[in-house]
Amino acid sequence: MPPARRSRTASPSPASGQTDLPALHLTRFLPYRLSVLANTVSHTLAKLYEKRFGITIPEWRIIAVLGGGETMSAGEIAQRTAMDKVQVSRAISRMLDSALILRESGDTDRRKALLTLTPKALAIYAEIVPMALTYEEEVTDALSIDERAQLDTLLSKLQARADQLAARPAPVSAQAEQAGG
Amino acid sequence: MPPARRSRTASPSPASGQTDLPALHLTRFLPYRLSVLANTVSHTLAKLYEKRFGITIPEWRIIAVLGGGETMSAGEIAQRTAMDKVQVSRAISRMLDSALILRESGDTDRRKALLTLTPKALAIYAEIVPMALTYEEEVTDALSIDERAQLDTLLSKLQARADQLAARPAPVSAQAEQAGG
DNA sequence: CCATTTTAGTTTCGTTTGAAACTGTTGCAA
DNA sequence: TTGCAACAGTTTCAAACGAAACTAAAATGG
Repeated sequence: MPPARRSRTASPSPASGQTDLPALHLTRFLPYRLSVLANTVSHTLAKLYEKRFGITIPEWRIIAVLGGGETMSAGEIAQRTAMDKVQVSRAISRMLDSALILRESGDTDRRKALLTLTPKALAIYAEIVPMALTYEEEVTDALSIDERAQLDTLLSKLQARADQLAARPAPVSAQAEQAGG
Repeated sequence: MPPARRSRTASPSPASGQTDLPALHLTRFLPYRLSVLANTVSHTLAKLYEKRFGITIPEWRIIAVLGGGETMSAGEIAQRTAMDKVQVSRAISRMLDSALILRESGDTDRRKALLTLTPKALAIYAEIVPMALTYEEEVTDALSIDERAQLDTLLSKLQARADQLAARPAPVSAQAEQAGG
């Protein structure tokens, strides 16, 4: 039997008499750390947006991509915001109710609705963008200039890899893995 | 009027005749990037856990912290997993149903329930930890050794700062900010 | 052309979530 | 003691979510 791969934190075998497994400390586990950090950040921002403008994160994202005054379809918004079409559809419906968005049916293709921000939403955009950037700067103030560049690189590489792995169809079972070498 | 702070991507003023605002490109906005990355990773893992063991991420986290065979209260689990007590309570209730956890009322303090994994859950732990670590390695394989160390540092610093900012009580209004300088 | 498939977006249904209210228990203080 | 605040955990309720089914319009192709 090949020696078990033993990633970091070689904690001695636990109190109970189990075989020694590779230990997993949640606080050092990348998916956990990413999740907690992203949650902390998103939650803080969400409260800010909600308190000041009464909008949610999905709504903010839509405002962000339409903020230049551009017009686009729901599908295009979904792509640009990395939200799925259901989420976008619902956010748009809320925004129609609160008069943040204008929808007109496309002329050439009547399936696609052309979406534009109303002046009210553009006003929110003008106010929210500095707020968002300020928050971002406050967070990244924890880093040196070099570190910010590193962060950019790392996030890009990780996202690319994560996308790759997510696209992988059958997440090879442990058995198959073992058998296959 | 003082020159507007112009963070990166000096996109020329938009087609419409608006005053030039600092532009915000979602794909370069840290909170957005973190959120998308964490989602991609979590979602991939969640599918893995669900498919193979029928457990959710909250359940996995509880298994992770109790996996050494330790016993602790729900509150302690909440702290260690960064979940709130409601989430923990619900996960535990599911795990009781599926016989993954054992609950006995504390002797000295009958409010605190002592929670321990059942052998069934320990078996899952033994199988899931290598899977989780493998996935983590597959993701971090996108990085050099140096970069992995950087990532560790960056995540720690960002989390610390994000926690600080989240704790800040009144998120200074734009007006106040402006007035104050 | 008409029938079929694909695309855009919405709706539905069951589940999950988060905040706040609630239950039961302990600690503290008059 | 008893009365009250703090604590541990659960429940409730309304909003949010994801997957799958659905509607409508456009593209395909016999």
